[in-house]
Amino acid sequence: MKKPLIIIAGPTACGKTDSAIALAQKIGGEIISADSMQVYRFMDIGTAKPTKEEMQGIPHYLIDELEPDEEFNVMVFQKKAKEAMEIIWQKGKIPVLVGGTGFYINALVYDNEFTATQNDSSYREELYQLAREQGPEVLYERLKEIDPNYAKTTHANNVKRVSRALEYYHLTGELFSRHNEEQKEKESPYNVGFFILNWSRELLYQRIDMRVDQMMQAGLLEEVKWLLDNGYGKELVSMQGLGYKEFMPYFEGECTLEEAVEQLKKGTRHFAKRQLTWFRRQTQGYWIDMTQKTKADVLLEMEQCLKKWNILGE
RNA sequence: GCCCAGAUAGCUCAGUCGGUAGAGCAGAGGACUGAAAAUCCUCGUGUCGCUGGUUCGAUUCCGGCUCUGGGCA
Repeated sequence: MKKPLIIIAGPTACGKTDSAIALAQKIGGEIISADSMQVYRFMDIGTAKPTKEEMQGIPHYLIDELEPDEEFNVMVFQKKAKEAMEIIWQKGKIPVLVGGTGFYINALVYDNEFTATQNDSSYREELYQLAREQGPEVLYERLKEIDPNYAKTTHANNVKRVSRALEYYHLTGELFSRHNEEQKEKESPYNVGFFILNWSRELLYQRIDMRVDQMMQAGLLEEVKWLLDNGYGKELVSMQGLGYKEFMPYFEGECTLEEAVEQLKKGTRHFAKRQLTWFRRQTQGYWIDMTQKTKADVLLEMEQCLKKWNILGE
């Protein structure tokens, strides 16, 4: 019998956090965050991290686990999330994975394998250097010779993806395209109940704009400044998150505060759009349109689905 | 009241030496399997302000009108 795993995904600002906590309370769940930014301490307002009060006593995993200058990636996420799932099952509870990072969610749900080799960034740096000096086509040409199939599906300008494919071959001697194909065929080892929350596009964008304004009122600017003052610079991956990177030009005197806030709203809208593309194409979840529903409606709908799918057990 | 400059895609503007037009941004769609809140790709028909005139043909030239800036009184 596969063990249960509930997922609540959706674009940013769609109400995942609230819904997940309510559901966890109702069915005896504990929450694992699938969010690439909420793992970082001190980054609270900009990541829309739930507060202690909002958590309602429900244990949350993968929140506040790392310093802003520590490395976080799919592999780290996957390892920590799997550990958290074990703990939750042992307590007789159900893990509720909630977040907007689709890539991470898939990695956990399908238990994808990532090469266990050492992360040797020197080769990657070498490739980047090459791309900078001679243009991205140089890397792409190299990829076409090594792994033409992967080259076909990736654009030459996407230096990150092209480099990763070359790095994969460099480290393992195997083709990245073949590895990806294998991973795509995997079935989930868990009994998965996958929800995707959404709103009409117009309303979603309104919610995003509103939330950014609320973040500003809650002191987002001070939070960013505090991070910078404490040595967390803009080169960190964490500081390239939405709500942080947009204020760098402001602090460097290159734009006004209003412009920075506008950039943040715009960037967040673009992000939500990308998330939706991912969920539409890369997952098969049960979509819940929140536009005309109350929180209670949504909770009830999720419960009914879980019963129907036989995920809650007896 | 007079003079000047504008009026072109949701916004900012370019352009057509007369043959019905194109960029950036916004918006939409897509990719992604060790950076993913990252990285990357694709998509532009709109009474060219209104109205007469010249012309085979006007958004483009000419006249009038309306509106918006700026200036002079």
